[in-house]
Amino acid sequence: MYKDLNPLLHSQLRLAVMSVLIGIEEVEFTFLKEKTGATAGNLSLQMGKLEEAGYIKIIKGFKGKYPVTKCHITESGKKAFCEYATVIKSYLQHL
Amino acid sequence: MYKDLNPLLHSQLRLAVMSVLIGIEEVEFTFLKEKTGATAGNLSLQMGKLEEAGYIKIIKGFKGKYPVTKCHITESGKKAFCEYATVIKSYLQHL
DNA sequence: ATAATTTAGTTAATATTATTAACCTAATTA
DNA sequence: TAATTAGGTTAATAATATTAACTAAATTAT
Repeated sequence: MYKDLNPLLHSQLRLAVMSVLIGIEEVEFTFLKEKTGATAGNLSLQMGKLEEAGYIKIIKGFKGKYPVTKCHITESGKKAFCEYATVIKSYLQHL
Repeated sequence: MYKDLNPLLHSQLRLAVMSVLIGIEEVEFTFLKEKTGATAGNLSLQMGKLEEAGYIKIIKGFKGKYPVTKCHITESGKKAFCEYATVIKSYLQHL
């Protein structure tokens, strides 16, 4: 009846990260931090989990002399996010 | 930007319970157990939390000689569920 | 020059939440 | 009367999320 909600995406912060990334080509860590309102520590951990799952790709580089972390969503991430959306909508169908 | 998701509702099982209850006047514990696929223990705990929040009302009675637990959603529960639905949809808007 | 502050994170420890496993009471069936 | 079923509850455990402390290098102030 009720399909399982992908537990990796059923987390406010990870879902917010995916939500930002699905609408944009590539973003910096600090941009995500601002958009989601998360602390750097929590964001770092949750992004690590999304990368481990293959949902996002994290690329470390430099902006001038400072290190910057950029990231983007993967095809597999897009698919998972769409599936999650479909499933959670089924929980809301009686509205 | 991203509003918080009510943590009481952002739980697969509690959301499923609310989803069932919003579409029906009153149900028995065992019906909910079957619909959600939850174990009795977990369901009992999560329903307790929903009741504590005032989102559902639990009524204990008897069906013949056996105890039965029935429950229904409250107005406050309907409101919270609708708000949750609105907020989570905002996370999915870029699809 | 060097001390304090800022940028950009990571990681260990802690707090919170969810789930299971064991348990309880009473009724029913073998 | 012994085992099983109905209908749960609760203590213990497992899983998750969040914070707080820390690292390293660059920049600004004294």
